[in-house]
Amino acid sequence: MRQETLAALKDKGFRLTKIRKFIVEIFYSSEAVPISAPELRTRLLAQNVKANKTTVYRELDFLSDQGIIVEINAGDGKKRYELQRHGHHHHILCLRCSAVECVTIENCALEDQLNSVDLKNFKVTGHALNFFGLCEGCRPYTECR
Amino acid sequence: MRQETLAALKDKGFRLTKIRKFIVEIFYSSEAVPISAPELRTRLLAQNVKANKTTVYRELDFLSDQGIIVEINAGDGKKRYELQRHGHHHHILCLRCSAVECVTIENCALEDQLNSVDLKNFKVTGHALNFFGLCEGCRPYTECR
DNA sequence: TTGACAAATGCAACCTCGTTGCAATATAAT
DNA sequence: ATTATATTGCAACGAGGTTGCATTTGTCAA
Ligand SMILES: [Mn+2]
Ligand SMILES: [Mn+2]
Ligand SMILES: [Zn+2]
Ligand SMILES: [Zn+2]
Repeated sequence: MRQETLAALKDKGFRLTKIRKFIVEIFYSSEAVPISAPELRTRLLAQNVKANKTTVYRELDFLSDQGIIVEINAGDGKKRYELQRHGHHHHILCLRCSAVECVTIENCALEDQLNSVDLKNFKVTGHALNFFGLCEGCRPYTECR
Repeated sequence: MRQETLAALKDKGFRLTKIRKFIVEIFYSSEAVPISAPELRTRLLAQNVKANKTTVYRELDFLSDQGIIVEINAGDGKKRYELQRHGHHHHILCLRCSAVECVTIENCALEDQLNSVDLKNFKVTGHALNFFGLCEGCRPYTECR
C-alpha cells in the first residue's frame, strides 16, 4: 500500500523525499491512532529524521490535499491526522492524558440520517461524533491533567 | 435570571465588577450562539468596556468553575462558551465563515445509548456531536475561506 | 555523469490563542 | 473613610501554526 501511494505521488510529478517517505510510512504504521503535527515531528526525530516544523506542517497539508490523509478533530483543540482510507468513523479522547483512539459505532442508526439533512438553514455536509472519558491507564484517576 | 446569577455570586463572596456583569449579560443575551474568548472581548469593546485579554480568559475560567457557563467544542480548534443551563445539545459549524449554532436532534435514538458505555477500554463520560456544512449566507459558495 | 529546473526544505519572523507572576486597582464590608 | 482581598492590567512567555524568501535536493534529460 505504501508503495502504491508513493508511486502515485511520483507519477503526479511530486518528489519522494526522505521526509515524505518517512511520514507516509508513519501514517501507514499508525492504524488506530491519529497523529498531531508535533507528535509527527517527535516520531521522525525518534528515527533520527530531523524535519523543520514548517516542513512538517507543509507535508501534512500536502498529503491532505492529495487525499492521502485527513484531518480529524478529537475534541481537544489539537488537529490530528490519519490515513484517509480508514473511512468515516469516530473518536474517543482521554480527558486526562489526551490519548485518542478511533472507534466505530456498530448499528449506528444515526449514520444514515445525519448527513444531507438541513439543520438551522445550514447545508450539512458532514458530522463528527467524539466521545470523551478516561482511557484504561487513566481510569484510576478522577479526571483531568 | 441574570440577577439571580449575580446575586448568587455575591453571596459566595465574589465581587460584581463592571466586566463580570457585562460578561454575564452577554451570555444571557446570546442564547443560541456560543462565544469564544476573542469574540467576547470584541463584544465588550463594542459596548465601550475595555478588558485585558487576561481578564477575559480568567473570567471565562471563573464562570466555568462556578457552573454558570460551559466550554463547548464545535469542531474547529476554538473554544467557545455558552450558558450551562442550556443543557446537553449539539452544534453545527459553517466550514466557510466558522459561524456556530446550537442544534437539538429530535428523537435522537443515540442519546440514551451514547453515554455510560465502554469503548476501547475507555470509561466514557460524555460525547459531542458536531455537524458541519455551510450556513445560509455561505451556501452559494463551494466551501471554505 | 552532469546540469538544469522545479519541488521541497530550513530559517527567521510573525500570528493567534492562551497562560503566568506580580504589582496596581477596585469592591464591599466595617 | 479604612481595610482586606478579589479582581485587573501588564509584560513576558509558550504552544501550535503560517509566511516569505533564500538554499538545498530530487528528477530527468542531455
Ligand atoms: Mn480515526
Ligand atoms: Mn450550544
Ligand atoms: Zn488517559
Ligand atoms: Zn458561513
